[in-house]
Amino acid sequence: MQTPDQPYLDLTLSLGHSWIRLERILDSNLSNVRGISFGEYRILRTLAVAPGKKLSRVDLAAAVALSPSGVTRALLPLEKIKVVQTERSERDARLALAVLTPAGSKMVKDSSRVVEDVVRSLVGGSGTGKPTVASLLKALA
Amino acid sequence: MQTPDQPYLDLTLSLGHSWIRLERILDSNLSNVRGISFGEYRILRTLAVAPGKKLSRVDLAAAVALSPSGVTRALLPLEKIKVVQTERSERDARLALAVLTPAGSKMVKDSSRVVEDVVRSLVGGSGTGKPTVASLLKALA
DNA sequence: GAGAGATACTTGATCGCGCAAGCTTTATCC
DNA sequence: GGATAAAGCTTGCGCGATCAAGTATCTCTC
Repeated sequence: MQTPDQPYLDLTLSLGHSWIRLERILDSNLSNVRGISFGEYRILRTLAVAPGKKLSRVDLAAAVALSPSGVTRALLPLEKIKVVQTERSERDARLALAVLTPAGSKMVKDSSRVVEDVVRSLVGGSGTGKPTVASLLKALA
Repeated sequence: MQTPDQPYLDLTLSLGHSWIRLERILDSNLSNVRGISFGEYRILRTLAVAPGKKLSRVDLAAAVALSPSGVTRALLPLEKIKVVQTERSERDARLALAVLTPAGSKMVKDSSRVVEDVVRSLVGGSGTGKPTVASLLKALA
């Protein structure tokens, strides 16, 4: 009776707690080492794996689970740092394509190493097992 | 060579993506049905399971992975809705205890049901298996 | 028991982000 | 082909959350 038996609730709460902590850790590491936030990294990484390394605002928004206006604003500082560049489409004048620059590609490559290293060290340097969500969450509990 | 073999990176990105989506879903459901955000629910729920249903600002902040100032500001609207109440400690005049009111306890109980139901339906109503993080994440992929 | 440092909290400035509204361009339908 | 709807993007407004700084209280040391 004292435990209300709501398994999905418990799962959700611990998942959220773990994620919030992980995001903070990644954010501070990334911004110290590379000068971008984790959210910005997610955007750049999404562009990096897109065909032609370019994506429209709405497609980018959907891919990173952000609103279109959020993407518009997030791209501004990234353009200022020259890792992203906006290019208008000739087929459709409404589209504003965000294109990853060569500097942006390098940024993604370097930042990916940072994220990988941080998370691996969090889980525990030892190769105790294959990387799974469960092991990651356990390390963050 | 095309896949750089960064297992923790992939894990982290998909985890983040899933969580962001889940949080949005819970947020809108909770605010429609109960009038509070998921972040506010997390605060109330933390108080609900605390001894005496009361916690200091800093303890609360640590428990929900928020900054102390974030907690201070988050409590204002909750006090206005009378689900939380601030009580000064007699032992230590610095402490401002956040106390869950009876109305707050009911709020937690009702909101917990909402979260449980939403997540369960996301995973798939059928009792296909026991609730695990993996199944939850798969449903959100 | 007095002063230095730690701790709890709040406030000010700022940022990121969502929603709603508005503008431009494209698609659809008669 | 012209009107109406839809899609893409940006901007105004507001909220939530952070950090830094400030105040009040407590603790520890001598």
